[in-house]
Amino acid sequence: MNSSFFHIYAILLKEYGPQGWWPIGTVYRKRLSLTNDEKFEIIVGAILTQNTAWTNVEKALHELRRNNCLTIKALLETKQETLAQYIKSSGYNNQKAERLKIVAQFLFQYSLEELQNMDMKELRALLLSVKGIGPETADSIMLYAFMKPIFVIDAYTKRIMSRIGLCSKDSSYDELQAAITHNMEKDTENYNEYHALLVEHAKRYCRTKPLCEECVLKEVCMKRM
DNA sequence: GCCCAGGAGCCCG
DNA sequence: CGGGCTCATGGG
Repeated sequence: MNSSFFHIYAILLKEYGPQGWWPIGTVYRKRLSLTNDEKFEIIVGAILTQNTAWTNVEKALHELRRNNCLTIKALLETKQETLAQYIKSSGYNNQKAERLKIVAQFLFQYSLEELQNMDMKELRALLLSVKGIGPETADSIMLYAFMKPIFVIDAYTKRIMSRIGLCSKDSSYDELQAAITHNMEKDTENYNEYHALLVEHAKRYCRTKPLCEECVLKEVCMKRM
């Protein structure tokens, strides 16, 4: 039975099609990198979406833009309490307002160009040193903003992979990431798509209460009933 | 009303 | 090093 990570990817891609995530689905064909504005917005989005549905994040991003707060300068100059009001819809708004201020300072210190040109290990370590940026947020920023070939692990990824039997329930973030990465070609566009497909699959079928009967992965899943 | 969202920091053994 | 707690709003 071929239940490698790439095989799972192929099944999901065939079933759901390209997800066109974050953002600008065709960027890979049109351009080599994003604009600074796009990168910055992705970084803000990565903070706001921590443990939060994206629909709630969109409202918060919209409010930030409406109040001209979607720039590094504006985040630095606007009071934290004010930002907290703007991003209220994304939840944890006080925490996230503080994190936006910290990230803005970080982006003031290190320019987007400087970060873009770092090698992956250096960039990841630097991002992780920022309070409020953990492993998933760091990897999301690297993958979606800086287009580095790094695989983002999230709760969905771990749920699906552990149910299938490709990792154990208590495997760490880095372990699962290494396992997937070592079994797939390092390719930014594929990593981007794969992560989006896992999210889609988890929402539709591999939920907390899984819908195993109709799941397209049931043939390769250990947890099939 | 309950459950869950594209987590991370902190504290504690 | 790993488990438990906290942070908070909106949609199903």
